This record gives sequence, C-alpha cells and structure tokens, in this order.
Amino acid sequence: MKDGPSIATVAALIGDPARANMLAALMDGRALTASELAEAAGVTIQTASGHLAKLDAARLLTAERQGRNRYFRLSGTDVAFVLEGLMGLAQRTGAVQVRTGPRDPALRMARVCYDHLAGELGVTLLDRLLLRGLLTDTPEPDVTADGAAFFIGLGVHIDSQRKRRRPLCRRCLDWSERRSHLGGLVGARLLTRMMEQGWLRRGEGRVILVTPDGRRALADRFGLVAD
Amino acid sequence: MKDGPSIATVAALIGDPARANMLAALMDGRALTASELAEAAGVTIQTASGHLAKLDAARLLTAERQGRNRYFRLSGTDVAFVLEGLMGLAQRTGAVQVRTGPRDPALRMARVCYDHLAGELGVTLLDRLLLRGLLTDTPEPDVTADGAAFFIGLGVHIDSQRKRRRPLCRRCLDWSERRSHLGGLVGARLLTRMMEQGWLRRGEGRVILVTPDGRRALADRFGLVAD
DNA sequence: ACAACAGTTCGATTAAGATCGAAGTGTGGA
DNA sequence: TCCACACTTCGATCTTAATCGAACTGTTGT
Repeated sequence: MKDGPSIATVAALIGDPARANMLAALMDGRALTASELAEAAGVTIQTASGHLAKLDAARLLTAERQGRNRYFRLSGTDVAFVLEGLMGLAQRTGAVQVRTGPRDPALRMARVCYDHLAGELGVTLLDRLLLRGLLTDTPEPDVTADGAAFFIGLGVHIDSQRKRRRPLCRRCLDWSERRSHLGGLVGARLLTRMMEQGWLRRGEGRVILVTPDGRRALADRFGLVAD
Repeated sequence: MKDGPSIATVAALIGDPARANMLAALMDGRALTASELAEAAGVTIQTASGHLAKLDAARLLTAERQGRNRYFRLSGTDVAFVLEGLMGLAQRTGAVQVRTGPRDPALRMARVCYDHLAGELGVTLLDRLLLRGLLTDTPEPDVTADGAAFFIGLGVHIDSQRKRRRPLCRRCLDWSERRSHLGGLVGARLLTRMMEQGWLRRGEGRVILVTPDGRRALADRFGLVAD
C-alpha cells in the first residue's frame, strides 16, 4: 500500500535532532539566520547549512536573502500546528524523556506558540475570556458581542477580519499545561497588542515576560492575579 | 535550547517508512494484527515486531491481546490528527514524491480518515450540509435546529452527546482535496450510520465504496449527483 | 500430545545519513 | 582592492538503526 504523499519523508525530516531543534527555535514565528539556527541546534554551520537546504527543499521553511544573511522562517501555520501536535505526542511518552534537564520554568509560565500566547498565562487567559462570556464556550470559540466590545477597548479590532481564511479563534493544545490556550487570528492580534502596549516583553527564545505595567493591566482587565 | 519533550524522537519514530506505512494503515481506526501490519509495511514479521514494540513504547499505538493475535490501533485521535497534518505537509512538497505511482483514484474519491469520511465525497458532503444551513458556516461548524432534525431523520442523534469532550463538528483538512471535510463526533456518527444503512461499504484499506442504494440515498438526501 | 500458527528475541550484515574539516562562492565595508 | 564575514559544497569518517535468518515462547485446534 504505497501512501500517496509519503508521510515518512516529512516525518524523518523533522525526526533529526538538529533539524527538530531548528524548527522548534522557529516556532515563535521569527525569522532566524543560518548561523543562529546552527547555534540553536548545537551543530557547526556547515552541518546546519545542509539541514536547512533539506528543510527548504521540502517547503517546511521559506528562505529570504537579506544582505549576506539568509533568514529562515516556518513556511506556514500548518507546519507550526504539526510541530505543536508532535510536542503533544512527545509529552505523552512522558518518563522516557525526563532526563533533558532544567525545564525552564519561565517557559512553562508564558511563551509564544508560533504567533500567540501559550503556557500557564495563555491557558488562564483563555479561561477568563470564556468565564466572562467574551468568547463562546464552544469547541471552536466565537467572539460574542460583549467580547467584540472588550477587544475594541484593548485596541484589537476583529470585525473587519471576519472574511479571512484563518479561523478567528482556535483552541490550541498546550504541551506543558495539557489544556488549551487561545490561538487563531484573535490570539495572534491579542499578543501583538499586548506587546505594543508594553505589557509583555520577549525573553530568551520563546519566553515571554510580563512587565510591571502588564501585571497591573492583566489584573485590571482580566482579573488575573500576579504570580 | 533543550526542548522539553523531545519532538525529534517522536518524529523519527514516524519517519521510518515501514512504521509510517503501519500508522497509515491504522488511520481508519481499525485494529490490525502484527502480521497484517507487516504486510502493509512490506517487511517481514520479525522486523514488524520490532517496530511495533517501539511504537507501543512511545504510546503511539495501543496493543490488545486476543487469542494468539495481538491487535494494534492508534492510541488516540491526537495521533491521527498529527498524521493527517503530516500528510498535508507532504502534499505540499509536491513534485518530489510524484514517482510513487498509481495514486489510487478510489482513494481520492472516498476514504476513511480515522473514523469519518474523507476524500472528494467527504468534502462535497460538508459543502452540502453548509449550503443547506444544516451546519453553521463558522470555523468550527455547529449543528443548527434544521440540522438536528435532519440528522434525526437519518437516524443520527446528537443532542445527547452535547456534553462530551470531543468536538461535535470539526473541519478536517483533506490532503488529497486541499479542502475540509467533516470530522468530529458528527462526522464519525454519520459515517457509522451510512454504513449501517448499507449506503457505503469498506473497500481495500481505507477506501470507501458507494453502493447503488447509497447512490440513490445520497442523491435523495443530500442532492449529490452520482459520479 | 502434537502440529500449525502468531509473535518475540538474538545476532550479523548492511545501508543511510549526520557530522565536521577544508576549500569555494558571494556580499559588504574599509 | 582587499579583507572579513555568511554561507555553501565536497569528501572522509563514523554512528545509528533497519533488515532478515534462525531459534524460541506461547496459543489454538485436532
């Protein structure tokens, strides 16, 4: 039973540790240079170059020249979702992998998942939005009238986006929390806006830090207590 | 940047052609024996045994003894979704894989995707349901009042299922059609019911065949013209 | 009890590909 | 023009794991 588009080649591509680390490093949606990815993967730059060529050929990444650097990014949200899915599966395996070490608590607390907020903060945020009736508590949440007003108050306008292909809201399963956080277009806009407002700040890698202003604002607007 | 639950090991597991074929063969939700899976993968039974042990250890499969056979199935919907996601990515790569050959047209036409209907038939079916207002045309469709009545007419009762964890409806991206078909609980019930009614029949592997009765019923109930 | 069958374990072989040193291409800045 | 830098290509080495023959465990049916 030959399988049409061979799933194995793609999986094998992701299955190499060096390449997997590169892909994981790109999960926050940024574009990184070949050298940066080499460092992230823990290999020399020649090796990284080979890997990147393969990922590019398979269209998992898109490359873009800028001066003498080449910037790579994930080629689409579908790639990111598969990667998150794999993380979920890896999580289940559990005990096998516990050796890896420190398990950055900041990463557990708040991090970026492709282009929206994940981690404990992301999960509780979604909880609050549902609890207040700003989103419908359906499998795929929708923005209520109250919600639309609330988001406009934050400076996030979503009505104009209704016709886009990307789902407005999406429950994105969180590998560290085993619960869902808010993805989709609204999730992405919300993160962008919160960073514009200076409530959140980028940390190392995928880590997101809450500023003092943010702490106040989150308590004020969402009823979240500081951690 | 060590990645918590190592995504690479899981992906590598799926990345071996033999194991990938086994997983693909299990995508229809059936349980298969080790020998059947060996044949599906095109390897000897000893080799298959080794692979199955690994997949089992990683919790991608669950095993169940029955007499002198061991039946394996995918351990959950999350595994199936990651596999479909990988198929989607493999599809994009396109030209690289065209060599594989026949590309079964029956498989394109109608097949089972884990536990619901996919392929051209699955896609047009979802279209019809949306067009007739039986499902809401939202990112995650919901069953309308008309829809609930319609499904009851088919012998599919869904109200009682409202409280279950599994999403009622779900747009599941189709790797052969590049459009969505109906997944979720409703998708699963619908397929089961159609097979009970003798409208659809299992073919080789994941292929689904439409019976003459089914052809009439689909035209009658859904306004689908025979192909 | 015995033969047939399903599956597992072991060991030797073999093939694939990840890795890095060294050398090559091309861009940017002095 | 020349050097520094980002990246790519080539070639040799080495590790990993997929594969199958053969032997072993355990179950079913006669």
